[in-house]
Order: sequence, then C-alpha cells, then structure tokens
Amino acid sequence: MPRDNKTQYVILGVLASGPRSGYEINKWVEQSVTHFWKESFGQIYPMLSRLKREGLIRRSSQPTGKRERFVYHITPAGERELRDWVARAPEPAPVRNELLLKIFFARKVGPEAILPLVEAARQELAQRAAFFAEAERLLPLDFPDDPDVPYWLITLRAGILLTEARLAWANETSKTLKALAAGRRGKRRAART
Amino acid sequence: MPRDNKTQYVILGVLASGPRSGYEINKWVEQSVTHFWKESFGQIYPMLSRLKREGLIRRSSQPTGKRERFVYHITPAGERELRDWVARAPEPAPVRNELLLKIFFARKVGPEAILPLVEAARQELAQRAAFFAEAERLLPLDFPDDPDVPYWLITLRAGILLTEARLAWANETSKTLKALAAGRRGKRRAART
DNA sequence: TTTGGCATGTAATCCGTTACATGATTAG
DNA sequence: CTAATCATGTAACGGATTACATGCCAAA
Repeated sequence: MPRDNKTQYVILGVLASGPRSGYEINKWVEQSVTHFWKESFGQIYPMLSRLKREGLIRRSSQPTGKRERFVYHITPAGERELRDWVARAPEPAPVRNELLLKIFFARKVGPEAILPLVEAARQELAQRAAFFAEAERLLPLDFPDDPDVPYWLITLRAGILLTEARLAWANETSKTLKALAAGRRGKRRAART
Repeated sequence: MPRDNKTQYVILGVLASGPRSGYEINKWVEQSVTHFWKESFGQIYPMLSRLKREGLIRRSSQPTGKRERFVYHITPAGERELRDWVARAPEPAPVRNELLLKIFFARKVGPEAILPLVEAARQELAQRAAFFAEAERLLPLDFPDDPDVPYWLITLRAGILLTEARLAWANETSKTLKALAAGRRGKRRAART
C-alpha cells in the first residue's frame, strides 16, 4: 500500500482558512509551516487539478487585467476529508539524519574531520533558536484573538524544544570530539616515546 | 542537481568495518543505525551492483552448500569515497512532521480530536526513552574497548536528548489541549445561559 | 515436517525535487 | 526601464518504498 500523498492535506488545510490561488498557497506554506513542513512547489498545481476533479475543492476565475488567476475554495467534501485526516494517526515517517550517519561511521576519519560539521550545526541551531524565541513572542501580538494561535503556538513550542535539544547535543558532542581528538594525540605521543 | 543517493554511503560505511553479504548489510543497518536511519531493502542489491561496477567494492563468492552467497569488500577507492562523504557537510534534509501539520490545522476539528494522537505519541516516546537508556548502558558493556563505541554513543545521545525533548513537548501539549478543551466547554456553557 | 531465518534479486509505482517555460503587473 | 513579484503550469528524473518471486538450510 503506497503512503498517501500529504500535499493534498496541506492544500486543504490552507484553503480551510480561506480561498487562495496556487501561488498564494505556496507562499502561505512557506511562511507558516515551513519550520516543520516543506512542500514542493511542483506538486501544487497538479494536486489542485486532482482535488478539483475529486470535488474536494472548486475553482473560480479572478483574472487581474490580462493575467489569469484561479482562486480555489474548499468544498464541504473537502472539509470532511481534512477533518478525517487530522483525526487519523500520523503515518510513521522515515527517519534519516545524515549528520548522525556520518558520525556513526566517523572512526575511520577521526574526530577532527567531523568536528567542523558539528560546529556548523551549532551555529545554525543557535540562529534557529533565536528565530523561534522571537516568533513565539510575536505570534500572539501579530494575531490577537485569532483562534488558530494556540495551535500554531504548539507547533512553535515543538520547534523551540527540539532546537534546544539539538543544540545541547551539539554542545556536548563538540566537547566529546575534542576530548577524543586529544586522546588520540596523547596516544600517538605515548607511542613515539 | 539531484540529491545524491545515501544508500551507497551506508553500504560503504558498513563494509568499512568488514566484508558482508547484502543480506547481512541489511540486518546490520536494521540493528545499529535504525534509530536515526532507515534504509530501504529494495535499494541494496541494485546499489551493490553499481558500487561494484564503479570499483568502490568488490565481490567474492562464498556459497554454503547449494545456496549462493556473495560477500562484498570495500576497496581503497571505496574507502576514499566514504571518507570524502563523511567529511562533507550534510545536505539539508526535507523536514516533514505530520503530527505538527495536523495540529497546525486542528482548530476546525478541535482539541478533543487531536488529544488522542498526542497521548499515543507520549506513550511511544516513553517506550523509546526507556529503550535508549538501556542501550546507552549496554553499549560499552557489549563492545568493550571497541574504538567505534564513542561515535556510536554520540548518536545514541542524540536519540536520548531528542526523545526527552519530544516527550516534554508531548506532555506540555497534552496539558495545553486539555485546557483548550475545557475553555471551549466553558464558553459554550456561558453562551447557553 | 514445517516454520523461520538466510539469501538473492526484480518490478511497479509513487513521491518529491529541480529545472524549465512563459508571461503579466507593479514598484523603484 | 528593469528588477522583483505575481501567476500558471510541465517535464524529467531519481529516490524510496512495497510487494513480489524464488529457493536453500537448519532447528524445533
């Protein structure tokens, strides 16, 4: 059984809060859920056609001047589909962490070779942490009394806690690798005497 | 530019610690790196052929009775390739968290509908945490003086810290959702009077 | 004797990504 | 005028997953 395509639910989810064009859906996704969900642009237009064919959304034409512009609306059937999916248990996601894979195989190259990768990760994670802290502060201010905000905050909290954990790991790993490198240098010195 | 296939490096990494058959590579991956890397079995045999064609591994035949059995060895070129990859910065991975996506769109279905999903996640995460704690304890005992162990422990620490963070998030989210549900019940009651 | 593990592979399919192609509108 | 943004789509490709197909060997 193939895993079901998630793009459709993203589209339904976005359209549930109001009609939008394909282009707008893409932008909306990039601005809102991008920290835990990447959608690939190339899937959107074909999926819009499919959802329309299936009656989950409908399309209206709103050209501006000569430029064509199609705005999509969710239908009652689409809302039902979205609800069903939200309440359904998430499918197990394939786990793939390339940095950990490199470290797992790192004995042959030594701690010095992977330390820069961990340091780079630290830097990036520190930036992410700052971004999330700011986003958490701004979200309630930017959308006062918006009933979606509590749910959005929950996803932000996930980002914050996970980034903290990754940062803690990177810090600890940096130390471990340095100690490992020092140990190897010590051994080589000892071997020479 | 297409993203490069990671299966090849997994195979090279496994073979770097000793020759193995395709079947053994698969089992080894499932037992060791499975908590942060899932490899799909169907890729292994085609990839073994390709790596052999490219001279990164070589094959020797070691049949047991009538059953054919091919054992693969890494070549010097393969070791070089592995080293290069390990030292290279990891490619940005697509981030996709389905549970968070559901929660992000959950306002329409309400907190009651997603609470069970979060509770299920809590349970599963608690089990994972126990597994990791045990693995951390056993790893040095099972492989005494193995120079790979420090690196393996680093990946385990990532599992431990991330699982802790996810668990903390799930606990906090569970409370948040219950409060949200109570709030909605309160509002409805107030609206009736 | 039959179940489960060892062992090699292929086929079908779909998902996801990137790049391409084209053009209108608006703001600086 | 020109660059950025708005806007709709298609093509090509490769990665990942699942299921299928086949058969040997050992242990209960």
